[in-house]
Amino acid sequence: MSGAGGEMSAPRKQRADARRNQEALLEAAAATFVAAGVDAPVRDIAAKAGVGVGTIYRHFPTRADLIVAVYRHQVEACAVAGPALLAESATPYAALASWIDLFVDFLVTKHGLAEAMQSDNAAFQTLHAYFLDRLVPVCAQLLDAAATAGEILPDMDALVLMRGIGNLCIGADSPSYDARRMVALVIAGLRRH
Amino acid sequence: MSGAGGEMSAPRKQRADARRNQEALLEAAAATFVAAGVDAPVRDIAAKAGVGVGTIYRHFPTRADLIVAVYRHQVEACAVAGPALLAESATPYAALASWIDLFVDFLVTKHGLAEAMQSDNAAFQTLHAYFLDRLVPVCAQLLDAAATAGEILPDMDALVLMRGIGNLCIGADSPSYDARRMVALVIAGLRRH
DNA sequence: AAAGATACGGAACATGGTTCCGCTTAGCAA
DNA sequence: TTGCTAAGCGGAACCATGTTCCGTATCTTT
Repeated sequence: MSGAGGEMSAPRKQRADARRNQEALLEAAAATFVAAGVDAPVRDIAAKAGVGVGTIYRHFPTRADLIVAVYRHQVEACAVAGPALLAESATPYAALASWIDLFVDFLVTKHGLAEAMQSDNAAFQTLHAYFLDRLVPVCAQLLDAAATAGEILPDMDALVLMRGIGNLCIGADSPSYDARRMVALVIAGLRRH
Repeated sequence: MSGAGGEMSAPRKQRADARRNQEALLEAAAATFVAAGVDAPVRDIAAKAGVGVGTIYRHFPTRADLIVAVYRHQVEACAVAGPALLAESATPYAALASWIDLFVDFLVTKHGLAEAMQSDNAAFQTLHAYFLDRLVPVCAQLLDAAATAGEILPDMDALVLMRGIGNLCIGADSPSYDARRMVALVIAGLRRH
């Protein structure tokens, strides 16, 4: 959207205080998400950033926008790890398994994120649009490679797989549950048999 | 707890209007759950039943109590189907697969129930206590039989499996997701390989 | 019919998301 | 430096929903 380098032709730049607030908000949100999960009260985040609630909504109209902004780097890292793993792994199936591990690691360490990912609430549209649009193609590439190599069944849809994995990560911090174990079953189930 | 046949010695029976209201609430809740999911507003259910909100809380202190009451019959049916399937199926693994299908059918047809099942909210304690206490042993029996027969890996925890399956059923009504497909992967992954 | 226990209704309170508008202030220009 | 203007801000106000509480109505028993 607002491509880099648009500084010289813009009619007016974003005000300095606005930029400061946006960064303070990102920092506060990151801290609050860690402490209280991604659905921490908006007021708490605003308070921690030292701004009013209106300022949050101005910069991040929906909660999903804020979540995306906070985790964009990590999602990006996960996305680029896909091709890398494919290149360096012994087999495509191994790459797929490693990559899913990465994704699961990401999800289970963000309290409430997996829950938010599956919500069909309109406010989380952005979350779907970004996370899935960015990661599903990567997953699809890995699936395709593994299928071509004959290691897995050929008709697995990447979006379904990603959503399922995301679902399995819900409640991963509960002591009586083991998301990784379930994900391992899924990965095993993919294998051609 | 309050065993049947306590009619003759009880100091005082439940008032007739109370019983009527309780039944009206169950009916209204069932209808509302179908129409608007298991987290429909309390006021809506009360209105449909023609009672005040206080009456809901008196009869069903938490939402989970109401959900359990509405679906008790179906959960019971699922529970008793376990041993039956084990007896009539070709192999324990086939019985396990069929039983999980039954469970998935139950979950995906109850909008929002899978979501509620995994909530760690204190109000859903009753839901965990009843659903899981009732179904996990059945699942454990099936798992044990299949493990003994050497059809599956022996160290799968029934609670983890049930929670995982429940998680996979979240968002099952979305057109871009396929809970059954994911569950099938899990079942396939259980198989000894 | 009277008395007492039981149950009811819904107002009132708590929480959290969202909107809106009067005020502040940064940035620009004279 | 001093205004001027629009971008940006704060937080009160509003809405939706869960939850509690108590004055009142109703049932059951005597």
